[in-house]
Amino acid sequence: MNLDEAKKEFIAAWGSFGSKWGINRTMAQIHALLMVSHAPLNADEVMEILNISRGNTNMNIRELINWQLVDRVIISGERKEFFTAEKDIWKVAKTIMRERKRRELEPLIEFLKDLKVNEDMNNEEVKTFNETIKGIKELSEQAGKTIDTIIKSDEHWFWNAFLKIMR
Amino acid sequence: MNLDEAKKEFIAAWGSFGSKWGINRTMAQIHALLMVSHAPLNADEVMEILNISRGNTNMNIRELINWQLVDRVIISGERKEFFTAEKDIWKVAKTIMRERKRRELEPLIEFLKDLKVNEDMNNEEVKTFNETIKGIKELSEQAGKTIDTIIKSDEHWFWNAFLKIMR
DNA sequence: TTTTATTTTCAAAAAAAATTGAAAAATCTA
DNA sequence: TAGATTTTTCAATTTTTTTTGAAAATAAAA
Repeated sequence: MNLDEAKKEFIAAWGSFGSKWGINRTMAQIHALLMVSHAPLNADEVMEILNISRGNTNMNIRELINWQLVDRVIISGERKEFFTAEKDIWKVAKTIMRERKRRELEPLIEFLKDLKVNEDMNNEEVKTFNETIKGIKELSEQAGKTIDTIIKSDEHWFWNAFLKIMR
Repeated sequence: MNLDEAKKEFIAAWGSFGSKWGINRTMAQIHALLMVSHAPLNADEVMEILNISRGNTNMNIRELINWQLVDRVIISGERKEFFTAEKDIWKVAKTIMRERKRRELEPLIEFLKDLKVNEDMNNEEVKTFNETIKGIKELSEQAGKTIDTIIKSDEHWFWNAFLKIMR
């Protein structure tokens, strides 16, 4: 397989994988393209390579910047803005975990904190409900803490320690 | 807050949370409804409570059964089929991890195994590309192993061990 | 300042995903 | 077996999400 074919396949696969996890296919594809691009690309190049419109390109790149998965790069002498993505997949994974935690897990936990039935506390059904919600809240909190720990950790240290307890 | 209000809010929140993770909102809502239902429900009850059509109900319940998140229950004397969902959220989480691994992570790993540039192996760009892909493959494999370990583990044992290494 | 290049916005269009509902198939009962 | 009930299927419709592209805004150059 040559480089261009491989890049193309990877971009398609990353787009498809991302969309199964609630990430807009085009956004995932732009991310993939920048991950496998040697040099920073500008919006025109992204448009051209992925065959998408200027508006679409602009919106999705901005969203990737919000997610801290893509950075703007200033290239001296160039008028246009250029973009790059982190290539170290471990850093990428940590960023995604951090952002999903902040955007989705934390709001869920806040919501669950306020979700309690105070009437009929002796009723069996009410008890079960409150326990189910509590369980979800606690698991979510635990997941959040785990993510924090992973984010702080060094890759090799983390996996080595993890494997050690798992033996 | 009373039980019915709380259930309603939980169902809506679970639906919204699920849809951010690529799970059909209705499927997540049916799952939520069954998680907080004291007794098993039949399709008519689910339709009625969530205000959805028979076809939609049927398809999404079947999908939840595929995901092993919902079980068919036979109630003697009843002609209709009834459905329940596991209420232990830890078991639910493990099931979701196992299924997503099988459906999404494993196919990705298989794909990445075949994705290698064999031409121009000395070219710097080719080297970087192969390394990026290798990194993603290895991280995915590691994630898969971690999921396997979590699935096999007992909840408390797992978190205790985890916390220990994280001190 | 005016002109030119570039980026951003967003209403409208297109595409994708979810939902309906009625007919067909399957299952149960007598 | 025939009739009644329940479940499943799927073409058509609706809803949601994504994408487009041209106009507006912004930024740089002349």
